[in-house]
Amino acid sequence: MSQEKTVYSKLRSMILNGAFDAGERLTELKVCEALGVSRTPVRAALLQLASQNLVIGQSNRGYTVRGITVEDVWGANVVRSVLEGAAAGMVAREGVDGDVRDTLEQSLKDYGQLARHVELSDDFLNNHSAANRVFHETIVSASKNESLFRSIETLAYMPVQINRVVFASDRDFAIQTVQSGLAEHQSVLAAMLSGDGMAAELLMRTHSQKALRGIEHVQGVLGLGPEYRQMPFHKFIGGLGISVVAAE
Amino acid sequence: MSQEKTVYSKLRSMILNGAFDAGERLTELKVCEALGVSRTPVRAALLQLASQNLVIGQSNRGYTVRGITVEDVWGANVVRSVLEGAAAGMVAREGVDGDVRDTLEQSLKDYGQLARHVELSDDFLNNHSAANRVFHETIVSASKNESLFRSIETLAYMPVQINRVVFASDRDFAIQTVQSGLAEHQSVLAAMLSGDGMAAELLMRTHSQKALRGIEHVQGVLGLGPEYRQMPFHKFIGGLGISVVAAE
DNA sequence: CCACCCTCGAATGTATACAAAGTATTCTGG
DNA sequence: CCAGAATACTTTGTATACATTCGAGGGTGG
Repeated sequence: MSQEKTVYSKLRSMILNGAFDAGERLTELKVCEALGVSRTPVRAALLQLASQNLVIGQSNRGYTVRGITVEDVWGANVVRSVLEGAAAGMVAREGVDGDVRDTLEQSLKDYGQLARHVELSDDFLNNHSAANRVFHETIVSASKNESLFRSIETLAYMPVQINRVVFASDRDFAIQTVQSGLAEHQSVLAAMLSGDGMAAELLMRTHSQKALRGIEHVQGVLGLGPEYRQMPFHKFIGGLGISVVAAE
Repeated sequence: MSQEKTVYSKLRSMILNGAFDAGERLTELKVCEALGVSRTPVRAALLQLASQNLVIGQSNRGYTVRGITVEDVWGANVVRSVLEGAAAGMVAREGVDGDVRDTLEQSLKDYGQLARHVELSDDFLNNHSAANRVFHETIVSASKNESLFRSIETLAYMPVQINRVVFASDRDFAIQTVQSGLAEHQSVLAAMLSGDGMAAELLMRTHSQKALRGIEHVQGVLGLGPEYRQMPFHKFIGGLGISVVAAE
């Protein structure tokens, strides 16, 4: 599960970046040759990718690659926002533990520091990403619902973290997103602390959906028509000169 | 992926029914001996089970079985209700297609027929289960969100369909559940047809959460104290003399 | 007596050979 | 020339042998 992860990881990256056509038959041998390993680790990788819906497996007939469109990424983000909203609502209703509150407030401080001078350096993007992740993951964990946690984690197998990509395309958009993000985090936390589950859920959901704005923004930058949602995601992102690097 | 599914299926069933202790180390060889097959299909099965969170895998250190508690099943149902609610809301906002509407109305008719005379026969339970499934799955499919669909599907790897089990324990409970279920399906559909996304979401979520009532009902029947949520689920269900048989 | 290191063992990771299943091609009969 | 069946080939499913890695246990030196 570790060294094989390299195989898995490479294959995954290849698929996400369009090394194979959508719907293309993916024989084990083809992958073996492409990666220079035997069938055993390839089979394991394909099984995992199938559980993430990146390839589609049929009994005794191997796998085909499932092309990821912009709409797929959009849809995954919608689901994520629904789940994160639910998590916030649950935490609000059950009450916020002291240490959870501390962690969230600390992440707000970090986030606030960053919001003061937005850069597009790798350092900044990493720090921003980290502070943002702490906030979101802390809330999900605090819901103490393993299925909820896992569902969101599984979604991350899709390329859901697109802000980082989008930021690179437009500094003003980055500044605006970071600053409004801070305000939204604050209002989510306030709602959770006041025990208002409904408000916390809606605020968190709305905030989470901001990722969709990033997609629309890229559409605008690239001047794409309304049919862009059917585009392969890697081509969409490729328009910015960036390749797809998803979590895990 | 087909014949190996037998291995997967057997192992899965064994785990859900408590053939192994929670936290027990599950070496490949042990499973090989138990099922009489070689390590290759066992590895595949374990990989899939790990993606379903039924076993926990660590790099180079094999797997341990993750005991499923009542709380786990509870939590999975909470997530399912959130997702199904979101699906209903999305469908309501985007408008209900004609064929979707037809399918839903037909399922309501079928459901209505069943609600008139509730039995506990296998036939009845199968029919009820089917009509119910059509309603829920049609809505989720109609949302046209692959991630949403897959997320719910993945949750089904947990034993989420508990009504069938619960019905067997109490005829009055079954009657009441079926009849209120019909009314709830009707109001969900009405909200969707009127385009009221918020109402549809809340009604569907509330309806979906009725599964949780089933769990509480079993608790009552068995006379368990509040600590029952930490019980292994198979023991909980075993109190009714029934073994765990989950979807797929 | 304790701490550190070394060695041994058990279990996973990988490669390959063989079996089974499915698909495509070809050959034969009408 | 076409239809159907048999055969050959491609590809997945399974079994097993070998390599690697991690952990446990014992032994040695301080």
